Amino acid sequence: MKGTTSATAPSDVPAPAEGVRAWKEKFVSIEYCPIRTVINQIGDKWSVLILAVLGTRPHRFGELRREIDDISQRMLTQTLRDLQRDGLIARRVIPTVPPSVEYSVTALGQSLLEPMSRLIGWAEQHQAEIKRSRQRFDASVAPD
Amino acid sequence: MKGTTSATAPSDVPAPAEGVRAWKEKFVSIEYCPIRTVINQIGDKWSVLILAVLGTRPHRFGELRREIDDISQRMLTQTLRDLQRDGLIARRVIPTVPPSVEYSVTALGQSLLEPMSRLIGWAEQHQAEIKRSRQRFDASVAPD
DNA sequence: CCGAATCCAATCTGATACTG
DNA sequence: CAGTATCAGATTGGATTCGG
Repeated sequence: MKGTTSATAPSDVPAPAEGVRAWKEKFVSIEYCPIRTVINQIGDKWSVLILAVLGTRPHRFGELRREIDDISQRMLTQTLRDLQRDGLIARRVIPTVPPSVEYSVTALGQSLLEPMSRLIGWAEQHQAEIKRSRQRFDASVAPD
Repeated sequence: MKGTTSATAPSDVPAPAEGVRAWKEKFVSIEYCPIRTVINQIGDKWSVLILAVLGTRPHRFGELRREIDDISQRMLTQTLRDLQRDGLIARRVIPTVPPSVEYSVTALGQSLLEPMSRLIGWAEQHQAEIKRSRQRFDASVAPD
């Protein structure tokens, strides 16, 4: 294992060019890749959105479903389960009749929201530029 | 000592709970979702890794292939193309014989590396906790 | 109300073989 | 060397139906 478990402060956020050099090796090492594991989970279709919504306040299952409304019940259940498995959200069954279930972000999930919000901020800030780039690219490839 | 490593926190970090409330609406609006677009692109299997490697220095096609080495030629070509389409990396053909092609991150790509490195930093910092959570969960679900 | 199970379509990925 | 084409397998996501 690497020394990361002892939380030797990765100092801070380094100049990207340096930081990258650092994690490249961890990425490429094939034995096990913690980063890919995490990116995979939150890189799916719904995880980020659900975390975002739960970040505002706890929600019940049905609330989430209505709020997102273009998610299928299957994917909502499954994504919630995966997030719970990773310890990012907590599931609390309230013994009413019929039973209700409340989901909320854990401390771990909260800590993820910060870097995630930065990434999303970036996406918002640069979406226009990306869109333009895509149009330019597509036009130059299929100029028809 | 765990979550508090935001040593260099550049002040503009929104309290997650507020930031989230902000982007939730953009997420859920179905007409167009810039954020999902971006997350989808970098959420695939190779984009982040390639950006990371190119972040250290420009690479030629074959170099990338050797460096990553468990990527198929097909996926390398395709992912590079998608990243170029988004304007995150630049492709430069060097007219030698045989021709060589150099890829490098653009300014836009550089700007993405910063939030990305934060996310990856988070993943590294919390991988152990996540792993433990998964084991606990799996044990409780399939206790044999 | 919450969620598991089944079936099915769409997408993603890799192996292999081929081109300039 | 860099890239394309095609095919097969794996994964993902959605619709529907059933159960507690």
